[in-house]
Amino acid sequence: MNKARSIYKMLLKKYGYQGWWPLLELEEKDPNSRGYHPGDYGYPKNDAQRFEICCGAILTQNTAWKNVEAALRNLRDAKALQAEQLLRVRLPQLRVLIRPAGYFNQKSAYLRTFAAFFRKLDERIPGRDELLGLKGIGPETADSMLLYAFKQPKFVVDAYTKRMCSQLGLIESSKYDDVKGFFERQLPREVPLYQEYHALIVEYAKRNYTKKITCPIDESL
DNA sequence: AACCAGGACGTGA
DNA sequence: TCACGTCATGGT
Repeated sequence: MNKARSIYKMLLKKYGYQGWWPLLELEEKDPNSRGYHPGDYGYPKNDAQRFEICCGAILTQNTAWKNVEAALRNLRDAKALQAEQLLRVRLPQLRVLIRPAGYFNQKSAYLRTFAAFFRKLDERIPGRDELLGLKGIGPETADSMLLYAFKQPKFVVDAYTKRMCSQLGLIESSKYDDVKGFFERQLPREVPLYQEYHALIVEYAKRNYTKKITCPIDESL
């Protein structure tokens, strides 16, 4: 078994299924779930949920998820959490709605750009390069959208992933595409696997790398 | 009360 | 290509 698989196995045993990506609707149905849906890969179930995930992907750039949730709730309560509707909101108002997520000047513009793109999609699955062409969507955001909203087997690499790889000495390069390739070459192209793996890395990193502290290598990995 | 969080962009070397 | 400054709120 290769390293990518064995690490996944250990992380899964340690933390269990994560059930990403969180959705507002699920959090309210069961606050205890915090929006996650472990074991159920049937999400998103509709266009609105797809759009919500994409907005979350943009809003969470370098931002704590809790702040993103507040912004998403504001959007939904203002009936602006669907592409068509979001485009009707005036820019100053949009800034106010997403304020808790920070960077509201940039992100408000990013959301508009993306909403226009999303509306035009009309059920079609966007290509990675198309997404990267939009202002405000870099490699991680594009892969997050593709993996969690459009269910395409794209491995998501974030700062935590690079940090873990570097700490465990898995790969020399920390360039996005190199790290992404490292995992994609070793794993079967399965969406649930990619989804869980990224979420597990985040969970692992939150427990080991926070507060300026890098814990010693977890030997169980 | 600094420091950080599920990054991306613009700029200058 | 690549390092670096910038963007902003809320929690610790």
